[in-house]
Order: sequence, then structure tokens, then C-alpha cells
Amino acid sequence: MPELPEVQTVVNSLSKHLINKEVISYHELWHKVNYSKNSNRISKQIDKSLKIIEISRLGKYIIIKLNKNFLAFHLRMTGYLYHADKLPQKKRHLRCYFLLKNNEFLIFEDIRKFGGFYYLNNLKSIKDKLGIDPILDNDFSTKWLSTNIFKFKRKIKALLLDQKFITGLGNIYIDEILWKSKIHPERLSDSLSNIEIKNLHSNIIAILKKSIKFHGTTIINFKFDNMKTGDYKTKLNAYGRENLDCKYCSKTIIKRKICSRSTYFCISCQRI
DNA sequence: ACGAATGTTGCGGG
DNA sequence: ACCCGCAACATTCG
Repeated sequence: MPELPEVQTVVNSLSKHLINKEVISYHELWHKVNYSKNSNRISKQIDKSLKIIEISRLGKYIIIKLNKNFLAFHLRMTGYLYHADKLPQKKRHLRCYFLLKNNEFLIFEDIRKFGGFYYLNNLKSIKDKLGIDPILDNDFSTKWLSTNIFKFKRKIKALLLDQKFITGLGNIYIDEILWKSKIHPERLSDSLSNIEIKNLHSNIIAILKKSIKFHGTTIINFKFDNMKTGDYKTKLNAYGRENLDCKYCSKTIIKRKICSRSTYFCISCQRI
């Protein structure tokens, strides 16, 4: 579920609570939660003192910098990473947690078990999977987008879903961005006009920034900071609005499988 | 009751 | 290159 704005929201929230906190112990309740399969190393490192230095975002990864090594969490569909001063009452979806000094916790819950973390010496393997970041990377200009978008002949939705092209976008925000840009999701990337690319570029930035301001979008499961939810859901113009009127032209928003994903778009504004 | 759908990613195969 | 289907899971909805 979580895309760039939701991940940024989690990062901002965690930063408020976790900087300089000492890690006392690690507890794993679901064996696949550590993608690196090196949980014994975490425990060894804890014995030699482990401390949280900084929290940041790389694409949809939450990076927790420790005095040695990094945790790189991915929430996938239903992951929920948060700080609390006690464990959740219902442990059903608890997958792992870190006990911190003074009886605080860093808790990872995940209904569908797709989420988890890497425990790494450096972030190279993560960075290698990711393209440009539309919010954090100053190189993401209209010029960057036009020169790179023409290198491919792919459905624009497929290209925007590709984390190695632009990192951080997912199904909801792509539908929102393409709706606002009046671009059909199946348009081929090398067929876009300069003006369409310019709009696409500015809408990517504007929509992501606005959503971050509203703490992201909660459809069903997204939560941050011990049970808070995202308010951008009230701002959605395309995603989830099947059979409702387009807010531009009053024609109908339809839902169709495109790129194997539910895709919402306006039959009139977004022509192929 | 059962099949389909859900915001992600990675893989294999055509 | 590019696209598709499927798998990893649990839960909800029609």
C-alpha cells in the first residue's frame, strides 16, 4: 500500500521518537521478516551496543541508520512500522520488534507478511534497485524526464510503476498524476508531447508534496505514529472513483485492469 | 460459501 | 525490450 508520501510520513514520525535511542534487544515473531536472514548478527551487534543515529527514506524504503549497519524496511502492502511505549494488545500481526532503552519499542506489524527489512553494512544493494527520487533528488527536472522518458516504448503507467525509473510512485499516485496530466495510462512513453511531459513532471512533484502535507492516503490499512491515518484520501480525483463524475469534465471515471493493476481514469479527459 | 480483489515487488517465460 | 501471469500472504467484499 504505502507509496512515497506514506513512507515519508512514517519516516517523519519515526524521526521524532527514535534518534539517539539505544537498542536493547531484537525479537522476531515471523521468520521471513528479515530478508537478509542474519538476525543473529543483529543480536551480536546489540551486545556490543547498538544505537539509532538517523531515519531517512530511499524510494519506498525506510532507512534506519545505526551506529553500525543499516536497517532498510519495506512496508510492501500492509506493513506498519511505529514507535510505542508498549507492545500492541493484539499480537496476531506482530512480526518483529526492537526493545529500546527506557521500555520503549520500535514495532513492525504486517497483516499480509510481505513486508520486512534488510540488515546491511551499506545501502548499495538498495540504491542499485532504485531510480531517481522525484522529491529528494534535485536532478529530477523536466529535462531529465523528457530525455529519459523517450528512451523507452512502454505504457506510461508501466514505466511510472518501475522503481528503477522513478522511485516512490505506486498505483494510487500514478492514477492521480495521469488524471491531472490528462494522459491515458496506456499511452506509450515515447509518444508524449513536450507539453504533456512538462505537466507530468510538475504534477508528479505537486501531488506527492501535497500528499505528504496531508500525511498520505489511508484506504484501508495505512497507519503511522501509533494509529494515525492519512488524510489525502479526501483529495483523490481518480483512484477509487469508479462510475463517479470526473471533476474536470463530468464524464465518467472508469476502472480497468491496466498493467495488471486496477486503474482509474476519465474516459473523456484521458484519450489514448 | 467461494472466488476475486487489495496500496508491492521479483521472477520466469513468451 | 516489453508484457504478462504468478507467487509471496491475510482479510474483506460481493
